[in-house]
Amino acid sequence: MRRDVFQAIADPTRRQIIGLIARHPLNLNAVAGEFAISRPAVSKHMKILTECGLVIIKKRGRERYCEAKLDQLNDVSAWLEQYRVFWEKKLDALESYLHQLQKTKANKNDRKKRK
Amino acid sequence: MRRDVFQAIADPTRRQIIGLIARHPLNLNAVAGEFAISRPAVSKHMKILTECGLVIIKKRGRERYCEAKLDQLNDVSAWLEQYRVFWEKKLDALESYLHQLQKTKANKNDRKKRK
DNA sequence: TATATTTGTAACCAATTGGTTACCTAAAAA
DNA sequence: TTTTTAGGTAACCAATTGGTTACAAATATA
Repeated sequence: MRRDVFQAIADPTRRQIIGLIARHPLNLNAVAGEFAISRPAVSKHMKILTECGLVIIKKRGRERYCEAKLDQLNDVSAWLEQYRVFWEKKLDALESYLHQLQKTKANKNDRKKRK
Repeated sequence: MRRDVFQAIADPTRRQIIGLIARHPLNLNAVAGEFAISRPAVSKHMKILTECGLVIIKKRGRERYCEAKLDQLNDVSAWLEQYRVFWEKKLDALESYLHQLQKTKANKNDRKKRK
């Protein structure tokens, strides 16, 4: 099943798993130990993460090390970027308003001084 | 219900809806006209989008204009940013490898010339 | 005023999701 | 060799999701 990375990161547990293994790979039990849910539940989440390519599993003896491979997050980033202007426009407007306010204040002070 | 923006953008139809109204607000029928699904289905998607604050509805007469308000996408962006180094590391490595290759080539050429 | 248009929403349905317990296999340790 | 330990997976379950049709309400138009 070709999984969707948007759907993969929709679940908060899966985002936590990513956070957990991003820096250092962990074996499945170690990951499961960090959550209140059962090991098979974590195993299912991990399967979804591997199916969309965000995690790769490396076998070492009887252990499976889960390693984050976050390249796919670039898809999400690219989707977001096309909208950044829309959500930052408002901040820009606020910024220029504050800037304007600053100038007005400066003018007032100038006039005071000139008086 | 306090909706999660990650979950809101997990659905491809909702991402399309966002794309559709990001530049210009549209009334609900106009949005529904762009999809093969029924109007109530679109209405449900729109409800999820408004519940997480990505869309606001403005009533004008009997019409409801759906307007994108994408500030919440910043949450997703912020979550992504903390991992950017991990997924760009590999590209950097590739880049420096290519750069190295380029230099090696140059050396070879130099040696050829010097011969 | 009568009719058409825009929308909300209830009731329903099938598929998916996120979880469980139970059981199996393979590898490591005693 | 026997016993732990790590992990996969099947079978099941309740809640959620994404869709439908049918109907009601409010506003515009003829």
